[in-house]
Amino acid sequence: MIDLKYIRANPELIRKAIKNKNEKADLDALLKADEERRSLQYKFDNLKAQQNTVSQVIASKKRAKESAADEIAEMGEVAAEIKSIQTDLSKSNTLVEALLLAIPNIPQADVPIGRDESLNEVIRHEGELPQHDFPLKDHLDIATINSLLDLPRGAKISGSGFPIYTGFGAKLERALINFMLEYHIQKHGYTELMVPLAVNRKTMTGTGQLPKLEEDMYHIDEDDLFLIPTAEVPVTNIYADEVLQYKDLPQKFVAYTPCFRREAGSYGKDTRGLQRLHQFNKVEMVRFVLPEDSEAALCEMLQDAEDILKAFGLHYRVLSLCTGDLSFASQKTYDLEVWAPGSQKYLEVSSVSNFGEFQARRANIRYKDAEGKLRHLHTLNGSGVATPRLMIALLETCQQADGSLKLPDVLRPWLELKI
RNA sequence: GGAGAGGUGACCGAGCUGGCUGAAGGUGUGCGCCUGCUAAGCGUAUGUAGGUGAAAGCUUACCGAGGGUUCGAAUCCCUCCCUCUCCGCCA
Repeated sequence: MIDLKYIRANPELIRKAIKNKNEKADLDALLKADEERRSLQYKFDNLKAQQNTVSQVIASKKRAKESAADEIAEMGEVAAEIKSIQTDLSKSNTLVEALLLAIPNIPQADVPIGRDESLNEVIRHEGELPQHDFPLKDHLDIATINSLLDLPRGAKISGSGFPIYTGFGAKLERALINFMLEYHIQKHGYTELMVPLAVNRKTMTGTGQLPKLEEDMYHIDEDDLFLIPTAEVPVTNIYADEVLQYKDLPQKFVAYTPCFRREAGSYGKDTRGLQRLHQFNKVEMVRFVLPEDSEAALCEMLQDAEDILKAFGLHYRVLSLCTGDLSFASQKTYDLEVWAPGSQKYLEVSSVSNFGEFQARRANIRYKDAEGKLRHLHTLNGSGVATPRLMIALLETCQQADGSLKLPDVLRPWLELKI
């Protein structure tokens, strides 16, 4: 969340950010509620101060075995007034909190302004465009020829969007996950975490999925738990309500998890094969850094994600998301889109974002700086990368005329493990 | 799921027959002093958040969370959460 003092001091800046991000947070309501809250707080403080003072008097009289009946009678009225103001105050606090949680992060100055993804800025292309001298199949045809997937049965047991990987398909999926994990661990210095896949409401609020995206998530009513839409949520929240030492920063974590998304509102869009799923696998990187280091960390993490695509020899492009396509919590995001030659389109496989102190404020993650002052650290995360579209690009890029596959050599050790 | 025990400041740990406790004592840490080394000793300081103020300061809240009783609650009552031990059930 944004510092309320900052919002008070820079309302127009916030208003612009909300507009550029196509959010519908009610800034005016927030400012008004904040003012009301402060005025109630002022009244409350004064009455409390009076009560505290007189309580001292009552206490000392009682100790001296004197009567304090007058004071107690007088305080009866004050107590009633305090109680009533306290009710209003706590309502007011709840309201301010709710409105504040709906204010999105402010895009960084170098983020292109635009209303939707069509205005994202293509920064560069990387990797060779694959050359094939035969008609290309798309990933679903290739998967069928090689018996890699069983989507109908996945749909039968769960619903569409819940894939079954079969035989070599399952092994390949597992190989991709393990390769990426080890790559980030060994070459990029991340520490691996295995984390809960169901998290509570507070955790979902900490990273910014709640309150906005409740409809997009699977919810377990019985325990009020949500299935994670990304490992970002549990990993970033590991330090919620904690204070780290500045010497302990930066910290870099990588986690593989399945991700669950209801994809409400996107039915019928890009649904063929593995393009859009309710459950998919992803290797996610998360960093906790000093505020002054977050911009450099963002570039580094982008490289970390790109290294995976390069290792597979895939063609891809790097986008800087425009304000309208930026997520609620992000202040700057790069997307990686990999080329799927059979489908003839670029597919998003990674999103690398700097959240500044936005998430750290929500989740209350702080660090003690060299002077011993408490400050909010900065958080970042990036997919490194999501498997389904990576699989699409690999299958379509590595296909041969007969539909068989010639996969990158780097995957060999992972596919030929012997026991 | 059942029965007990417990959740206090960076940490350990008192208080829990309501008022003098933002919280003893200890450890740790900062600063100063003392001591010809290491160690020890002495003094002093050391929470977070909100409001107000140029600042010093003043003030409010916070002893797991939320309610309640009371003029007044870390202390009494209720609900919930979490941890530990034992039992049950089950990967």
